[in-house]
Amino acid sequence: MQFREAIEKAIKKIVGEDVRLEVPPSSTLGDFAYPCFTLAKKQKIAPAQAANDLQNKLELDFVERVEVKGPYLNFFIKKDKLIEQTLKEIFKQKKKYGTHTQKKKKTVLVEYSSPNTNKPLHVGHLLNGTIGMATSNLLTSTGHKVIRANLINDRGIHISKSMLAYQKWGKEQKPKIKSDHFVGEWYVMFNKRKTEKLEKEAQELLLKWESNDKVTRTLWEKMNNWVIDGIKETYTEFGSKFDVWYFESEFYDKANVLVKEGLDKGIFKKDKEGTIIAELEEHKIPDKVVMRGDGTSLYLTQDLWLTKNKFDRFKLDKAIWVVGSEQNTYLRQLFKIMELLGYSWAKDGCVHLQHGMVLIEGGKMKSREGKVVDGDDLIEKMRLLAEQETKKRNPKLKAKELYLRAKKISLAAIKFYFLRTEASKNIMFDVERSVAFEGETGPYLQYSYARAHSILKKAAFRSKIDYLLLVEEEAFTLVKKLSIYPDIVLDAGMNLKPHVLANYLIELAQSFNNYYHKEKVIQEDKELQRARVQLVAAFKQVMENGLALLDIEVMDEM
RNA sequence: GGGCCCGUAGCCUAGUCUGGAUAAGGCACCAGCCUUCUAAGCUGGGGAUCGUGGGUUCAAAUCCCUCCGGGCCCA
Repeated sequence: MQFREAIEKAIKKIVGEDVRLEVPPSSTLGDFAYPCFTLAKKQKIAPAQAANDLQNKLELDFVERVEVKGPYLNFFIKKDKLIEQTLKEIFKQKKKYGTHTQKKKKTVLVEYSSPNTNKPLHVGHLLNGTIGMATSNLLTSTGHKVIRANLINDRGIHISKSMLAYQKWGKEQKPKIKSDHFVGEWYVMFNKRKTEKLEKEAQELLLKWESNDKVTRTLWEKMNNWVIDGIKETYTEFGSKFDVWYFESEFYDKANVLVKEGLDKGIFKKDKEGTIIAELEEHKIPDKVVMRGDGTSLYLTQDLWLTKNKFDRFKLDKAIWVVGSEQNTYLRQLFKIMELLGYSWAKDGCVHLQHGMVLIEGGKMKSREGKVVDGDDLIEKMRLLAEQETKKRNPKLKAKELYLRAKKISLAAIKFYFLRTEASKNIMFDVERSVAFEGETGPYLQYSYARAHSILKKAAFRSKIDYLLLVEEEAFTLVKKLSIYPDIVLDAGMNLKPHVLANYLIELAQSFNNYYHKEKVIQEDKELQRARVQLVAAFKQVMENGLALLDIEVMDEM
């Protein structure tokens, strides 16, 4: 915000070094504060004295007054100036308010979701996807060119297991339920009935797949498509979008190039069994097997190739992996190997955006045992709950509208629940209890927006208003919140912290609701009404923009 | 054994990067507010050894070290 910078600049001119203003704990203490402890120490006088001296030297035309409160210098901005500047900025840019442009755009690839094709998506994927989408949106609005990528793990032993189960007991039946769930059931069945013999057979099936056995490939293709179709349906429901799709099966055998490169450069060592290992212990990272003795590759082998491919193909400045914290060691190994191989982008260009795990009662989810919170189930359950709530409030709503509203509300509830806390924390998840519609939730934000809309519906917007009419404490608090939105977006985007924006939106909505209850917008005094309408319109715009960044939709009525 | 993450009221969290004034919200609980722009809301109230102990500092939830508890990963 300009005022803050202007004050900081003015102080810098006097004291001769960079200073940081802070916001006082209470608005009665001013809009900005400068603690004078450091300055006092430098000048060898008491802090209060330093504050006094500084006060006399400062002159700023947009500042109403500067007060000395003990060691603090408190600044009160001329209210009408701040209100005018903030509202004008918002309406000038509307949907772009808060977005930042960089002269030289950086290209960033964000990889998220990354499912296996042997089962449907679970809550963990939804958490991951929500963070991926919000982060991508934030990066775009902080002036980056963003590529959203999804890596489909469509080959490997887990796939062979569901294939084998289906082959043995499926009798070629077609899916009677959503097709990804259908395949998932065979995977669970395999694990229920598994024996050493079956494990071995699955292993053999994988080898057959690798040697391009026609029957195996046909079955694989069929079952893979079932899962991918089902997963794509879930993406559409949930709102996850991607620009690029990578399929492991399409490049898994190209990975050897980098293994050879590593051996040639002496980064990898071959042991007496022929296993190829990347030695990383001197970097305080565990050694990593890069290729097995029998020449088969590992997940990492392919990831090495893919990482290089991503940087080459898109000329990336940065690649971000949105992946749970349990992969921390793995990704550190991947990044370090790329760095040792000599790729200049590896050191600063590879980022693991780690998030915590979704835990359920009894600990970790186990997809092998079918002990998971299923993604589709969760979406559906929440939609039904939202429908109940909406119906309570609007008994006469038509079925179609009810469905649409409930869907937006439930998705907002889920996504916001995931985004409001710092990504790195584990989430204890319970479908019935975790996601709510009241308090600090997505629906609360949507509701505030709808309230603003319903006011604006009844009153015309005029661009010329008297800013001095918005004098109330509550109005000014709301304006101040609105004014820092661009700073919040920048902070959240640059630091990959969607929760910063999520928490800000809660505070913004609280300020608005507070104002809403205190002051009546629609009223006799039309001049006053016009001024208040503009404030409400500004709030509505910022709330809509902010929620869009979190991939949450708004609605005019709820 | 080593690495990473987390610890703030009965419960869920923000604040920690970048130290600063009475530690900020929500859920639950208690008391109020719908003939006035949507009560999915608002106001007030009670409830905190900021995991522990030490250090740095005029000043520590925040920085440094120790230990404890929880989670994950590697071996």
